[in-house]
Amino acid sequence: MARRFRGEGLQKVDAKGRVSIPALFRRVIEACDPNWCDGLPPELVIVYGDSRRNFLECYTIEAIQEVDRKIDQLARGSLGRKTLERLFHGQSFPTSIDDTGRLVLPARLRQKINIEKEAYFIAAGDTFQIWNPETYEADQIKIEQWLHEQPEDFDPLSFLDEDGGA
Amino acid sequence: MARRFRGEGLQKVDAKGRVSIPALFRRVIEACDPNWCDGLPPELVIVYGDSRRNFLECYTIEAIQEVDRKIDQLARGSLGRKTLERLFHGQSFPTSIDDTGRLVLPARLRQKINIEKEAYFIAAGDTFQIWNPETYEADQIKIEQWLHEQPEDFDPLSFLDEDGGA
DNA sequence: AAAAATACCATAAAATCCCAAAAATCTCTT
DNA sequence: AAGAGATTTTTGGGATTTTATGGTATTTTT
Repeated sequence: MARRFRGEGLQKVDAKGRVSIPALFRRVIEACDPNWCDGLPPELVIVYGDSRRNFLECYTIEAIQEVDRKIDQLARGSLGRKTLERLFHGQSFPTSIDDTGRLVLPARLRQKINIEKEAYFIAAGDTFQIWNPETYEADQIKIEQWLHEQPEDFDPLSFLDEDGGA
Repeated sequence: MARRFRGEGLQKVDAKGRVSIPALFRRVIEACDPNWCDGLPPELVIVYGDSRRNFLECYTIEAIQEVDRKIDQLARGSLGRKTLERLFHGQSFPTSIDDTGRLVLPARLRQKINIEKEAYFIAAGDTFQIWNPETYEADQIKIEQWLHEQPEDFDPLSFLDEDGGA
């Protein structure tokens, strides 16, 4: 099974757009970069998507290669392929982590998700996301409210028992 | 069937957040870590959940992989998947047991469940939980009160006859 | 030249490692 | 069944390393 990100954390963003990547995330990024070896900067790809997406999604090299392979299998010119190419090839930004464990988020990306002094990192399977902390909190509250509206004995784990989940 | 935790115990927590894992639990953690072999630190994942959850739930590697596999089967972008990713990937902390059998609980996690000098460990199937001792006791009293309110001849074993339980 | 991106250096706090001593448990013999 | 010795477990403290963050200087781009 592919290595997974786990955890979350609030990190400072300085005037130049530098953010420390949580150390645990860094370990995964390194392990999932086939070209990485000690001393080299580990690489990753930030997918920022269209105007509606309000967080950055960060892919390891292995994860993005898997996406690329799947896109390759779609018929050239098909709507699906075109859409995915826009998203993953166009609206994305390949970068790397510097020797102090930081990522530099260009002004354009910071503006897109509206972050200034702080960024919220959260794992999501084989990717991790970067949010404006307030935006994230609002999103999380929505989820928790929804959970609250479920029957008294509802357990999120019950999702796991759903059949195949289309 | 997956190996199961059994037992309970009160453990000291030192100023650095170190806690000895009850030895019996350690055996299970080791046996359920596919990568573990003598000398290596056995790994596990602590799921601490959202703001309302007041205990830590500790998964063996095998147990968490089973959860991950099920999450993989849910449709990308579905609410169920998003909720579970937040819980199991975001609100969790991968860690390992040091060579003296201790776990280090970072300050953030200790604050979350409000423990200082002591932690209460209790088995729960293929996971175990870590509680603030008073919180646990209060929870236990609630369960016992409920049992008390049941008819004279009520036997908890009768739960076992319920159908599948979604 | 101005702005942006990159490289280099520095430091406090936090996490990790290493060694060691109590305390508890087990084993084996008497 | 008791006790001596060995082993495992629990606990404590100090030294070391890593992490997160800040600043300054240098290079590159526009």
